[in-house]
Amino acid sequence: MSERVGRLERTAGANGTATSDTAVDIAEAAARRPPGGRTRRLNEARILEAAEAVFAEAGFTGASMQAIAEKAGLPKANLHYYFGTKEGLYRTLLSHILDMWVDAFEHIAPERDPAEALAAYIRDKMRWSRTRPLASKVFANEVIHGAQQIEGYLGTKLRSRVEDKAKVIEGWIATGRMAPVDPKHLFFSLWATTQTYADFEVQVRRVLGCETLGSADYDHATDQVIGLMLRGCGLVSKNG
Amino acid sequence: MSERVGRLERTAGANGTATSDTAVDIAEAAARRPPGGRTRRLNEARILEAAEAVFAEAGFTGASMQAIAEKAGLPKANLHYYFGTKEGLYRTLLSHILDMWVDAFEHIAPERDPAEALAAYIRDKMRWSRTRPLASKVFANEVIHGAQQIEGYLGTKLRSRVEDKAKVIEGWIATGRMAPVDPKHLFFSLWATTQTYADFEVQVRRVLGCETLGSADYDHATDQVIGLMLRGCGLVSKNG
DNA sequence: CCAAATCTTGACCGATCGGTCAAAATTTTT
DNA sequence: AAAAATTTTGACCGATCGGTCAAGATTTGG
Repeated sequence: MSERVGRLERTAGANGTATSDTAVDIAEAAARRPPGGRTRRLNEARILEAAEAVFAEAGFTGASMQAIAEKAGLPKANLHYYFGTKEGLYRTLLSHILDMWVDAFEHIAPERDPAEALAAYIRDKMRWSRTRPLASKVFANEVIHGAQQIEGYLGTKLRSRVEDKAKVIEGWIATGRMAPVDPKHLFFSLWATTQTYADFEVQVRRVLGCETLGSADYDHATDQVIGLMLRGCGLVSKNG
Repeated sequence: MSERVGRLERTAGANGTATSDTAVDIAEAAARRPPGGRTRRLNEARILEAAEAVFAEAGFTGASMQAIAEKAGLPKANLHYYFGTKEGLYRTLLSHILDMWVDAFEHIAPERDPAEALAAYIRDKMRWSRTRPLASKVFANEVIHGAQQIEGYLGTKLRSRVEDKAKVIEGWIATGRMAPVDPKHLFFSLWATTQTYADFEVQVRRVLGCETLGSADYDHATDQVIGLMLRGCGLVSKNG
């Protein structure tokens, strides 16, 4: 389900010497990489987890390698050994996040019932907002500030994926199975309404007046979004 | 229409000495402020405009006073003279942005037709996304990273405002004029779908494959959002 | 026209930033 | 066990950060 997505990753040279090229060449990088030692894999995972938290809280420039190192329980120089530069670490993290981002798309398949497919898609995205809010925030922060690191991915991989799924929805519309909406703008609205529960969680909590969003809150929110969107697509005729 | 909203503003002392208190006391501040000289008002406006652009592009920590100063065409020390600290400047900017944020809410009034009121509200928010994308990004960035500067505002002023408008919508539902949706979650979806065209503009452009979003694009997007949301609320029965 | 208030400015400060490096420690391979 | 590759680490570097300050320029008010 998850083919590696962007070609964003940079690989650090074996001795802390970062390969610093602006363009996103790869292929050779995979070859250059030392055979994935067990230690390496373990530490890279620890660092990436810490980086996700710090980048989510503070943004790219606000995050410091020192803070990430402390959260990962390693000396700062160690991060540079594995990821070369702060930007290299950030790009690797983004690459992992983008992988997850597109997976939910698979629900949109021509043979499925539109209402079921869209509901499943929304449920998946809402689950993602609940379980991986930090990843969602890192992604949102990146896009808000210009998406310089993932602009290529947005215009190629994501775009063609959206194009495919838009065709599916146009098929549903052509056979009269749902209201005539612009599929791409439908996706924009679906992304926005589901991710807002992760990215703007503080606002949601403050407006609702609760200290934390429990599973009951998330279930209710999911129901609301599904109801609103399915009705908006002319699916589910009950009520109003 | 616009009463001053958050009580966020800090005022710099007349000689660059910032009044640094963590709590959001005010009242006295207004008195302490020197009589609004014409020079002061002019320069403060220039600085705030530059600050909006830089904070939007780089976030709070990523923005440097030096960069703001250059964009405003003033020496850095000048910014500190007017706003005391970077945080003071940021809070003042946020206060101005919040003022605009709630204004559109006035469309939600009990005597209006639900469909017209919601459409007008969406149109307003979309126009805001188009004309003030930088302000929207500053706000989004603030909330994503914890809303530390405006958490109080979210839990008090905004919350009670939402509470009021939610009552209006509940009234419309009770009289059978629209589908039974949870008003607060409807607002979350309305905010998300409209603001995404400002905050995530790069993503929208890349997915649509166009270099800029012209007025035609925005009009189309507005129509789509209105259609989706009104149908989602059980208003407008045409189609599907 | 003069004194008081306001505004401007370059130089400067300590702290922290991302990144480097070489030497030691450790693990893996032979 | 010896050799090679990999990993760890503290000390260090130049750059930039937010913020300060005092002295001079300018505007304002009586």
